[in-house]
Amino acid sequence: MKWTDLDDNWCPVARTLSLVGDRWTLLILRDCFLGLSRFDQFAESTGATRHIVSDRLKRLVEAGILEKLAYSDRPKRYEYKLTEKGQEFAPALIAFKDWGKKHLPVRRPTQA
Amino acid sequence: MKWTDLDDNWCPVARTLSLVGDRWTLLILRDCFLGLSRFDQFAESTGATRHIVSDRLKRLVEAGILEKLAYSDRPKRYEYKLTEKGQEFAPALIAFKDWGKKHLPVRRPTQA
DNA sequence: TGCACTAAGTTCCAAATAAGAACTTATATG
DNA sequence: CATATAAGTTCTTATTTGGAACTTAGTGCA
Repeated sequence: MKWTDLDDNWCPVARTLSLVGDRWTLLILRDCFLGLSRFDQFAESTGATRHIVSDRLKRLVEAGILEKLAYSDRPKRYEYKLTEKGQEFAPALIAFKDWGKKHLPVRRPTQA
Repeated sequence: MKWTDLDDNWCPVARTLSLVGDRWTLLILRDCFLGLSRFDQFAESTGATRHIVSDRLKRLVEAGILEKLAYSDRPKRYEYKLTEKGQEFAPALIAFKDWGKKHLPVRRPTQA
């Protein structure tokens, strides 16, 4: 079974996962909450390939979680912002953060 | 970059995702909270292939989120139960559930 | 005895997805 | 003109997944 087939599952958790149940998608959302909004920022911050960033942003916009806004007309440049629907995803990310802080302490510090 | 490389990321959300940031893993956890505990139950309930169920259960046990317990000795039969660490993941699933209920209503009822 | 059945996996191959790097497009800047 | 920037796209190769069949160890009839 493919994961997008979960979109009309009886379970609201499954339906949510069919949209955002993938690590890169959730990392991009985290970045949005941290104030990032541009393609290159997402690519660098998450470590996902540009291909993936492109695909995930497209899905998130289609789902109404992010909106794509032009911040420059010449040259055309876009940024991505959380919609209200997206903002309301905060509790889930906070729950992930709390769980990670408590149960997954960093062993090796990231190379500064 | 591979997602398991996120395990020592500075961000606790990323570290959490390196472990459970995948749709089937989260669906299996949902099932555990719903009281399911056996291999075949997970496979049927989530719709994931047995291959995936096997892999994800292994990871979850290694991570200390589930524990594998024998419920029968002859023949050897096992079940999977949430550890305390796993139990504490509840808030994240509840956040997913709430968001899904609010923002992703079911269109077509699942064939009863 | 032997045949079917169950639970918990494993194995196999084809198909889908992801990684990584290079390329494109439109414009601005020196 | 040459270089730089932002936001993607394209390409090839590698990894992961899907789906079905097979395995293992034991139980329960008939």
